[in-house]
Amino acid sequence: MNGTMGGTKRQRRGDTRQRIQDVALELFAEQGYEKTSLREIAEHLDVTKAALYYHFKTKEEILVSIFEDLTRPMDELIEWGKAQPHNLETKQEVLRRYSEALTGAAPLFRFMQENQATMRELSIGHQFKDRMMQMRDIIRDPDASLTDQVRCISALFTMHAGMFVLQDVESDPEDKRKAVLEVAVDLVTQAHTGARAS
Amino acid sequence: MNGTMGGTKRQRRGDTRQRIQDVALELFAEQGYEKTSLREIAEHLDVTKAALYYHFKTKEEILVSIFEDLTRPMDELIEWGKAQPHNLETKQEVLRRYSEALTGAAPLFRFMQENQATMRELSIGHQFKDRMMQMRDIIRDPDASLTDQVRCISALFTMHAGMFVLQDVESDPEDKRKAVLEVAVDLVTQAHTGARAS
Amino acid sequence: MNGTMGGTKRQRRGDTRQRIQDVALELFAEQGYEKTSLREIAEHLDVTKAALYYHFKTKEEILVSIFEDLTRPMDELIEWGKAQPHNLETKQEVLRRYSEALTGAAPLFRFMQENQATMRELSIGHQFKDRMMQMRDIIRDPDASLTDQVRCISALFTMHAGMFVLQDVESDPEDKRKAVLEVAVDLVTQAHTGARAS
Amino acid sequence: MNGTMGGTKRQRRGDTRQRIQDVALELFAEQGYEKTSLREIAEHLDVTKAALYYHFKTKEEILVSIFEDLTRPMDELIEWGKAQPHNLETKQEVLRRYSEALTGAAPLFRFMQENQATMRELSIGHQFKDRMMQMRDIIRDPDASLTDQVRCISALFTMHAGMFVLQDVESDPEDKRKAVLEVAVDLVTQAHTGARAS
DNA sequence: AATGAATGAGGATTCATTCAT
DNA sequence: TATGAATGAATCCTCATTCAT
Repeated sequence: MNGTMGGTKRQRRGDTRQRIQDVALELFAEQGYEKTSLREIAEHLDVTKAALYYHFKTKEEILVSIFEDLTRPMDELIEWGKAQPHNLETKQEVLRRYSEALTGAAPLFRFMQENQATMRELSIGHQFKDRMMQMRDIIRDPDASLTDQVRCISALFTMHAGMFVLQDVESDPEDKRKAVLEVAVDLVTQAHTGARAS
Repeated sequence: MNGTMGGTKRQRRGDTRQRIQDVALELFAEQGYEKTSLREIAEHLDVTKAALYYHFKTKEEILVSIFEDLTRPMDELIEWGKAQPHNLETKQEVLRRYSEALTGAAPLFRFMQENQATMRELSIGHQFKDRMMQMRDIIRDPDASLTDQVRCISALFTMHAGMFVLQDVESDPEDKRKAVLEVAVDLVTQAHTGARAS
Repeated sequence: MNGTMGGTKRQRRGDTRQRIQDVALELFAEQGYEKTSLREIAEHLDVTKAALYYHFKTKEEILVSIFEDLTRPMDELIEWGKAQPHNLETKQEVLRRYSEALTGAAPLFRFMQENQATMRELSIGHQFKDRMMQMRDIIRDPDASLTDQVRCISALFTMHAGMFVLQDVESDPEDKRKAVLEVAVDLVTQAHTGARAS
Repeated sequence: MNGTMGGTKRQRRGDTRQRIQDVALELFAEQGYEKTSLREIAEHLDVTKAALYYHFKTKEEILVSIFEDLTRPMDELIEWGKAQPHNLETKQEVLRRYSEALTGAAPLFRFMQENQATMRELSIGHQFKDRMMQMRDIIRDPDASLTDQVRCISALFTMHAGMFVLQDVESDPEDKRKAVLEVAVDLVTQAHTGARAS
């Protein structure tokens, strides 16, 4: 019943590892990590479950590998942000760059957004939380008013959530991204010039 | 594991249903819906799994019942909001009331925030999405600029996320709530007086 | 939700036991003994499972009680048949009476016909098999040819199966019964006058 | 219970699927479908329940696969019978061939005979009923008297039941088979030359 | 005459994982 | 570079039965 595979295979070669990551991320984002079984992933790829274990040691490792590949731009951004002076321009530029980084890794961020409970229990959960904290510390001023700190954090959240929440508003995706970015920049700007706000 | 039950039983009666809901929500919020097994819930309550099935037909029904009990205030708020004129004062008042409603159902909202992927596949997922859409339509103006619409949606998200994200910022919870509310009200106010912003 | 029972109850009295038997037989015949749960029976009667246990000690006892009530005519027939001379007339008369007895207990026989595997494991299985053997010994002649013995047994089986197998043949039930009886009587008659048949 | 596996393992290879079918049919026929658990089947084979699921998607699929494998001769017989002229010789020959087909699949037919209630609720129930109807339509004449139609159906039933009912009559199985066949052929012959019977 | 609450045993099914080939 | 076959542990859920009230 298998063994002949009448022709629909072919054209792949050493790209299986990559294909596993692609399909896995797609399914993880769509259904959640726990609800997505290795059987399902394997079936989508037309290979056996055991084949997945040739490429990855565990289910979690699949997710970790995706995470590592896709969050590198974010790491570099943080690195860069820390090296800059902590002024408003830097913060604005960080948000701008972050907006682009998010666009490139949208499905992964959608996954993380929607599977926070799962993330918390996985090793990458901590990694990610750390990164978020570092981002926050670049953006916010720990001596500012509570309100202004909320503004900064809200800016980050707005960007994360922004991509998915405007789903049913019909507009050009690029326009949406810009609108989201504008609101985030505004929030940070207000926080910076703030104080008198309260 | 049984046989000893160190004395803390007794004195309950018709409260089992309620106790199931309490423990379930706690665990669902902590570990996620899928990762929380009925065995675990039962053990926390010192009853058998089968006892859960006396009170609820399925695992999902436990969640649904919690949801129905805890989101009633939100329903009433939406009802009220729709009946008011669509002006800035109304919107601000809705946010104020919403902030209080959220405080009362914090664990449930934390659960929903962190288990969106799961929610999407559950019957209440749709219910909740509907409610959020209605909230959004009370808050935003569909003819406003994209940016201002983002502001409104961001206001809602800020309130949802706000309570959990300030976790490691040491402050009085009530102060945090007020800070979050203030930022949300600001966003909506800017969106309302906005236009020139774009 | 219960406790008020808005009026659809009433008009029963001490007949619950009987009603349990009726509903149980109906469901047993329709779905089989194993697939019919006490919950289902209770729901059909609008009582609790526990109520069934007031009237019967076990699930099996419900079936046994039905069986005992409905097979009394058959017992009496066997008693009578044994006391008669073992000639053709007796056999024919036994079949005639048996046909009527079957009509009165049709659902039970349908149940037994379709749940033989279950019956075998239940206490009444043996009882029933005994009775069938006695019937067989009234009808057949142990010294007759194998073929003639098959004729007699076939006569009995024809009567058992007859009622249900003609389901999709459209005819008056009483006509069917007579046709079935006629074939059975023929078979026994042939067996009796037989020998030369082979 | 594991750990020793007294030596009788090994030497199997691709035959597990077949062995599952064999054991399953044996147990289904002996105890009924519902009363036979997958645990039981697995234990008889000295494998885990999960192993069964490698070979079959569900419990029902095990039964279906047995059914499909064992009823093929019957299908072919129906095919053949339909293509022949509808005369007495054909009918007799069909019965003769049917008798042999039944012998080859005796345990399955015993199972079906004794688990009709279960069969009705399973997908194969319909399939089988269809086949029986086709057999009936080859054997009987729809314009004959009701009595003669009963004779034909009785012929089929006699063959089905025949094998199991003569259990306690001590004789060579092949002799029994012939006796049963003879009675069935007789019934059909009478039905054919019948008319004057009514 | 019946209920509400619970239990213990067991059901089918799914999962991540392993390993010899 | 993969597969075929299997496992062990866990899942949700259902059942017959019990008992205090």
